[in-house]
Amino acid sequence: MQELVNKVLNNSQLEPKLADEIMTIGRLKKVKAGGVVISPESDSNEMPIVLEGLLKVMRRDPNGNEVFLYFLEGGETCAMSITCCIEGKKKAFNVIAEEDSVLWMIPMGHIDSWVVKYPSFRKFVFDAYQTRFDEMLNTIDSVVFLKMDERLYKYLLDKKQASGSFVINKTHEQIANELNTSRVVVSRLLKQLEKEEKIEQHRNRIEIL
Amino acid sequence: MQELVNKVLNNSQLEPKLADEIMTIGRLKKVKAGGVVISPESDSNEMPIVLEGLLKVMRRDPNGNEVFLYFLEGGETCAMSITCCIEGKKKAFNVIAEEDSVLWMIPMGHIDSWVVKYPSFRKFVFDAYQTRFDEMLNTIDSVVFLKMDERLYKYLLDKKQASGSFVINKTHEQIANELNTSRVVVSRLLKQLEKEEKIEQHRNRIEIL
DNA sequence: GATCGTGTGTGACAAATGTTACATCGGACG
DNA sequence: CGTCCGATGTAACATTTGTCACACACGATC
Repeated sequence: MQELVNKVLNNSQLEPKLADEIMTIGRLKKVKAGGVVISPESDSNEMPIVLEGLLKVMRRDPNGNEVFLYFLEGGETCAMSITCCIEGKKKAFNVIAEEDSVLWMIPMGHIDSWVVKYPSFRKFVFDAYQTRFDEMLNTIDSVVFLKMDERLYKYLLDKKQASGSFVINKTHEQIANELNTSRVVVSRLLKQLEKEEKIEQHRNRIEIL
Repeated sequence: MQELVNKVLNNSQLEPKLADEIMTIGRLKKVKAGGVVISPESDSNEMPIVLEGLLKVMRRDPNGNEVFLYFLEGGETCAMSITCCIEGKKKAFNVIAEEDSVLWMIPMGHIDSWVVKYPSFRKFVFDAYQTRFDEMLNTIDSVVFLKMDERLYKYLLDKKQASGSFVINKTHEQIANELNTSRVVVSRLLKQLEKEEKIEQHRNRIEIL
């Protein structure tokens, strides 16, 4: 376990001293696929770093509609958690475990002092922001510039990329929720993608070709 | 002019010493309405703070389509510039003067050391990130959850809010570009809004009621 | 193997949005 | 005043997306 943390921290190029601190101060958290890591209701004051697995960040509107925003992969952290915690604001998003995942939770209290002390941590934080902005812009691109069929296909490819697997275990209904459309539409478009031989469909499972 | 800078910096609650530094190191820049402040091509290494006026941030896709993301008002800065400059990455957005504006341009070289030295600057930067994330989420909400008529009306209200004026001097074509739709659609929906007595239309000008 | 719940396929239709074409209007300018 | 150009209005139609209804398929369980 310690090795896992170390490995991730090393990959992030954090100074050994900082890695030590993070190691000492943080705590391990395991989440099963589908489990909630962060929700608007929870006011945890911890910043999660993904050690293993995959998280997904979703936006939910007041009427209960949802959209998928982006994934958080190994070594990444949730930039929005940082700002929210610092500002003490309510989170405006949900973070859900897309796969069984292992997280390292760091109490926010130390962020400020680490930013001051460790150049590598500043870089880590700014990198996180940069990446998240990119992902958000990417999401906006999909939603604004693409038609639903392209958006769906892009979603499948992203998921493949993030999970490292050609197989996607989701129902049409679940996918429809993440794209904020209806199940029927997803079925229709998936059928189309199948005809174009871009995917293969099975029950509860889609294979990217 | 110095007073203007000072006023804005004070409103941002920056320490006097930092305000001094910013004052000394920055430079004034004036942009006329419609002028480009940041574009993917420009690789300026400066972070703009809005002293007066209004900037708008637009996303452009490879095909030349655009969408409006959010406004930058007095006292605000472009968080994405910060990360981009730090990472030396190409900007993925355009910043355009929505009105004649006055900016204070700060070379990025100092950011890192200020983050270390000044708590108030850390707060300033994190605030900027927080606000931008909120704006982005807001944009995503509009685009994903709203129909075009609602989105258009929200756009008009946002613009009114940001400019502080009930009058919007834009053509239907310009609005269509910012919402990434067609002129005809905008005309249609604006007519509708007029019937609902939410707006009044004139040539090149819309009044919010 | 019969039953049941959930997931998927599909037709028919409705609503929203995009497109094309053309008419009209208003202001600028000669 | 007449001309011209860009801005707006509008009809007709195409495409995309959403909705409803229902059939069918698959796997689990008894």
